[in-house]
Amino acid sequence: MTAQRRVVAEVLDGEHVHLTADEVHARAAAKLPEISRATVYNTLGELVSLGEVLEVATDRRAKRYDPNAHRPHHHLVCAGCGSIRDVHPAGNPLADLPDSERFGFTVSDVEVTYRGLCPNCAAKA
Amino acid sequence: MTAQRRVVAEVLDGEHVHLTADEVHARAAAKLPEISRATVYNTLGELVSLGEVLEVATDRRAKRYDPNAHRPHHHLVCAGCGSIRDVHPAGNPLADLPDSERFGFTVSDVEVTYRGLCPNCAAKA
DNA sequence: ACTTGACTTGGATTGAGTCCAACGTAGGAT
DNA sequence: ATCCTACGTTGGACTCAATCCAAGTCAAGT
Ligand SMILES: [Mn+2]
Ligand SMILES: [Mn+2]
Ligand SMILES: [Zn+2]
Ligand SMILES: [Zn+2]
Repeated sequence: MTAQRRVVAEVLDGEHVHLTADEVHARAAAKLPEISRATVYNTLGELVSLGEVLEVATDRRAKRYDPNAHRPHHHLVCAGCGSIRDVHPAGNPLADLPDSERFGFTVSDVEVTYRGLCPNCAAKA
Repeated sequence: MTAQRRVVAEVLDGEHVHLTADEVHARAAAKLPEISRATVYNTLGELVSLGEVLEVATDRRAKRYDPNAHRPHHHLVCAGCGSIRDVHPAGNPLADLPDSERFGFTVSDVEVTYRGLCPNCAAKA
């Protein structure tokens, strides 16, 4: 556990945010100015493979890192500004996929992404 | 309607494939060797905004272009090799998102991505 | 003190996609 | 028939996120 890893973990701690690697780097650098982008990427990658943080890739923009790995949830994404909210829809989409639609795959996970415009972007449009 | 647009449309015609822009370019260039990547991107972009073709972005790799825009469907993606199958799950995930989970967003679309291993990759693992 | 190994760094590199100025060409105007 | 114009195409430069890598730093163990 180095100082660099600690500040990255601190940045992601607590609130349900969905930060890009650059945003994590900016916030980490506020506490530890000499931290490099490479280290932020390395540390985020480790947290992801430990299952502590989820990667959310909603489009061709930067991936977002989600510390809310404990409770399963899905995402509502604004097509305008890219902002993300956690959502907990009813229903179980895994159960909605019949065997006849699985083609012999071992289906382990399902990801549901709602898209639309946030109030802010809807007002501008 | 130019020769370039026609070959791009032909490449996407018919089968339920999910080709990357580069794959479309390669197949188009087999029929019209001087076609440029820029024109393939331009034409794909036009087909997408006409609603004739869907963009599918399952990860940080290249977007895939899906000519099966007529019947709504979702995707089953192999985590091993990246191959994609069309699936038609039961249920309506849009209806599963209550107003209290919409945060004032104008929700227009939902995308469901099942992940797992195809029979081939499961055998290897 | 010396060695070892793990971690960090900044810069180079990659990959997908976009941008843009120059070019070619088909159709219409004169 | 010639000229003009608008549109489509081209290739290369460029962007942006992410990864790679060789060199540097540091702490622990001997
Ligand atoms: Mn989340
Ligand atoms: Mn499809
Ligand atoms: Zn927005
Ligand atoms: Zn596979």
